[in-house]
Amino acid sequence: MSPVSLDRHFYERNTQVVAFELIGKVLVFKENGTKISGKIVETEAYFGAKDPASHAYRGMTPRNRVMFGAPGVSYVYFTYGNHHCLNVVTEKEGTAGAVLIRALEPMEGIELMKKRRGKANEEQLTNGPGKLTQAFGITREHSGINLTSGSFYIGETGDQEFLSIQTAKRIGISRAKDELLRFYLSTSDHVSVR
DNA sequence: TATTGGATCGCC
DNA sequence: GCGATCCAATAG
Repeated sequence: MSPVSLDRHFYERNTQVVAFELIGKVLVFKENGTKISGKIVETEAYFGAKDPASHAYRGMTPRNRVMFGAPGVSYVYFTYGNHHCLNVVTEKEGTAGAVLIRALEPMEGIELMKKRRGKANEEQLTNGPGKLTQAFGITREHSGINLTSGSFYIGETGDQEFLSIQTAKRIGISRAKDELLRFYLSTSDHVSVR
């Protein structure tokens, strides 16, 4: 059974709250009749004008435009000449904010993920922001898509499980390093860095 | 137009 | 620990 997608109101809140609550939700991506999905186990919050580590810190540019737009929309960017990173836009329209999806636990489409990643070990398929976009086949073409409906969305698992969520410093940034805006499922073997 | 550094990854 | 690799943003 497919999970029910989270609605706009879920994302139209404080970015930090959304980042925390996205832990345990399911990312679903259907393309060409193939369904790929995974449970979100690690996120980071990025604000706008008040966050020096955010792409939106210095205002709107062609790249970060969607961060200022409607909540619940994807923001995908390309970095380090090799990697794509997937975010979901937060806050009310006009206010910049996004949650970076950093790691997943693969659920469906594992064989395709292994093929794309060139890895046999399931734990290494989606345990990093660049790895999960490679495994899912997500690129800049998938930026600006509404994730509250359609074939690319985030939903509830339906499971009533207790989640032990840890808070930590964000990874791979040079400014605002000490902000505790990273969240991860402490019981997961699929988190990017321990 | 040129330069710089990056919300990463994988190999050394 | 470090190089790959390309693009966006900023400076000149």
